Amino acid sequence: MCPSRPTRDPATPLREAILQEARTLLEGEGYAALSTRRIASAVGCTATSIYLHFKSKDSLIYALIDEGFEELNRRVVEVSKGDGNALSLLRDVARAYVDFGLERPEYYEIMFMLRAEQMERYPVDAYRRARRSLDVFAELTALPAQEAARRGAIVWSTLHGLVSLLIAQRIDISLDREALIEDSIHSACLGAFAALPSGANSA
Amino acid sequence: MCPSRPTRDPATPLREAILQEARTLLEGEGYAALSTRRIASAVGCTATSIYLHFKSKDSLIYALIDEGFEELNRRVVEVSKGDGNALSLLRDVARAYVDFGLERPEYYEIMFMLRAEQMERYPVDAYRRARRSLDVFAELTALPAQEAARRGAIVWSTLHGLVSLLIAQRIDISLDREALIEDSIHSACLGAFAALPSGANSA
DNA sequence: TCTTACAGTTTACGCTGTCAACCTGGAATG
DNA sequence: CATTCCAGGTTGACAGCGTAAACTGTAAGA
Repeated sequence: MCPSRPTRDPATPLREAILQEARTLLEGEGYAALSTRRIASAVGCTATSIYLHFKSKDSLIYALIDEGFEELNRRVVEVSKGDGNALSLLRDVARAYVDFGLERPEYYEIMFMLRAEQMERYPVDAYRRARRSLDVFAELTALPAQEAARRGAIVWSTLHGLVSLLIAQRIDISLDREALIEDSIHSACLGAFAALPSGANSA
Repeated sequence: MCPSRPTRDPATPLREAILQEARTLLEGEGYAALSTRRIASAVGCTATSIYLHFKSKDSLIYALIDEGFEELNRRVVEVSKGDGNALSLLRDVARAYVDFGLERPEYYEIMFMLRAEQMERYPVDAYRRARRSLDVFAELTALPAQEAARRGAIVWSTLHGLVSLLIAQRIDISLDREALIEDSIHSACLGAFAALPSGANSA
């Protein structure tokens, strides 16, 4: 009548149940709480059952990363379709990027803040598709490919620095957070359009 | 004559030997390789002996973090004493910061890229002292305290974004690395001195 | 009915940080 | 000299981790 193990809903297939529980655990308790055994016990299966549906724990994480990139891409691409000049569009896109990071810090963490050795098994094509949002930064500069790529990288790294330090709570809390974000975005856009040293080389 | 366990040099006290081995392991194989048992076996003691000299594994890491900040502070402060106007000084300091990160990526990682929950036990006063280099960014703007703090944070986060993405190897390798660094530093300095939106508020 | 394949479980291995209990050599004290 | 004490180590254990191998029950097909 009352089995000791929590039984799972047999209606949803196990793979989806595992993903769902991983999402909940990630958002509720962060990446550090994501262990195969915790997911399994919450789902109502054993830890090794996860390996019937995912090659490894990492590939389960990658599924979550993909979901994160999907949302980020959706947000960024949507904003990039708005009207306005390139500068104001870039500013809006930058804001969308920062907002995503601050609203979904756990996703941002696994997408951008995990160590390289854990990422190197991430499939190359998936990674390229995933970084779609970052290409938008480059495209909005409307520069020749190589120059645009560098400008895009500058914008991205500027925003990433801000977001990652805010998420890690390393920024002095006495600072006006909103003003800092506004100024950082503005500074990032300057980095996209202002004259920069290496610009002379690639003219 | 030949004990099975590798014996350690009794001349150097155990605490120093542990720290030395931790340094070697960190620089040689990265943070992920730093386990108490690996350190212990390399030193020639048991894993639990580490706890006679360090409260926890974290506090051993903190000792390494302190060493890292000491070197970073030394580099930054030295450069900041050079001559030149504020802009060129800031550029040199920024370069020193980036160079430290790229030359000592393993140290940079434990100093700035570890998750918050592992850092929260880091003593507050030590943290304040450790961030000395970051204050230099603010001071070089020669602005009123609050405005300077925000500008300093912008410079820092811009450089941190660049360094952390380069270390994590997330920047497209086809980009001209040196040009990217130069442009990022230039952009960071723009963020320190250019007119920014929130500047109107604090005038 | 027998076979096969799927979808789980059980068990186990080697790794992690850390705690409690034990031991041991040498110095201080009676 | 004998005894006690203690700093500085060791041993053994615990709970947790990712994951590989072997096993089990069940359902479909021949």
